[in-house]
Amino acid sequence: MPELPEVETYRRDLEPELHGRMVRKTEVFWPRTIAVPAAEEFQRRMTNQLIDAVGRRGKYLLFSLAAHQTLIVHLRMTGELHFHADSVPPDKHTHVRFWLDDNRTLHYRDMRKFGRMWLVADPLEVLRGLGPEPLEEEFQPDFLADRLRNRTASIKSLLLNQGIVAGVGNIYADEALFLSGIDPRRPGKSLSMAEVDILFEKIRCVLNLGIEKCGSSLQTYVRLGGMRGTFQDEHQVFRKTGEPCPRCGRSIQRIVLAQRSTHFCPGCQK
DNA sequence: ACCACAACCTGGCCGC
DNA sequence: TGCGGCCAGGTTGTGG
Repeated sequence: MPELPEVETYRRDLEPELHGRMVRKTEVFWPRTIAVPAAEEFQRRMTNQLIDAVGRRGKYLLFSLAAHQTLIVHLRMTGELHFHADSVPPDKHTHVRFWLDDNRTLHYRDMRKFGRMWLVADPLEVLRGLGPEPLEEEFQPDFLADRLRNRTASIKSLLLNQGIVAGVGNIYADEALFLSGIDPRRPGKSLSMAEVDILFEKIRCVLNLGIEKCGSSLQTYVRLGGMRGTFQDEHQVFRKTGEPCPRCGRSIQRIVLAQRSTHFCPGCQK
């Protein structure tokens, strides 16, 4: 579930809590959560580790540790992080528990168990292949146009491709395409430069607004401590099937593209 | 290189 | 109540 704005919200909430904290001990209850290294070695190496900073790249959270190690966490569909007192036991969906040096624990919960963690010396080992950060200077309209050139896949599926631009997921792809007035089924290569310029602008616009609203809390996403984001209140088309388009009044349609629900207005999006 | 699709998991909801 | 089917915000691996 969490896309760039949801992960950035976690980063902002976690950073002041974890900056300078020590991880005393780590327990893994569902070994497949740990992608690298093996769960046993992960537990061993995640002992007495000082956290320097909490960063983000695309939908990945990066915990910079002293001693040139980085703990990378991807929440995938249903991952959550929550602080608890030491005395609170892990529930059935808690797969990793970090014991901190302030009588608190950080629990990683994940109902669907898709989320993964890596402990690596070089983050590029995991992050290589990601496209540019959409809110940074490195992301430019010309770059986007270049990546869409010659692509026959739908623009919707290309926006979900993390190698083209990092951090856009199903919600923000649908919203950006609606605001751009572009039909999600269009082949990437069919977009004019003027349309790419608009799409570039709208991607940044919806992501910034999503961050401002602390993400979209529909069924499962909650922030640290169980707080909800509010960007779902700003959605124009996402999961609005059958409702009137806020711009032209025609009924919002739901189709499937790249195996994902796609919502759009057949009147406004050409 | 690119594209489509199954697989990974659990739970909620809907119709019968 | 129970069962089958569908749905869910993401990524990977496989085959064409």
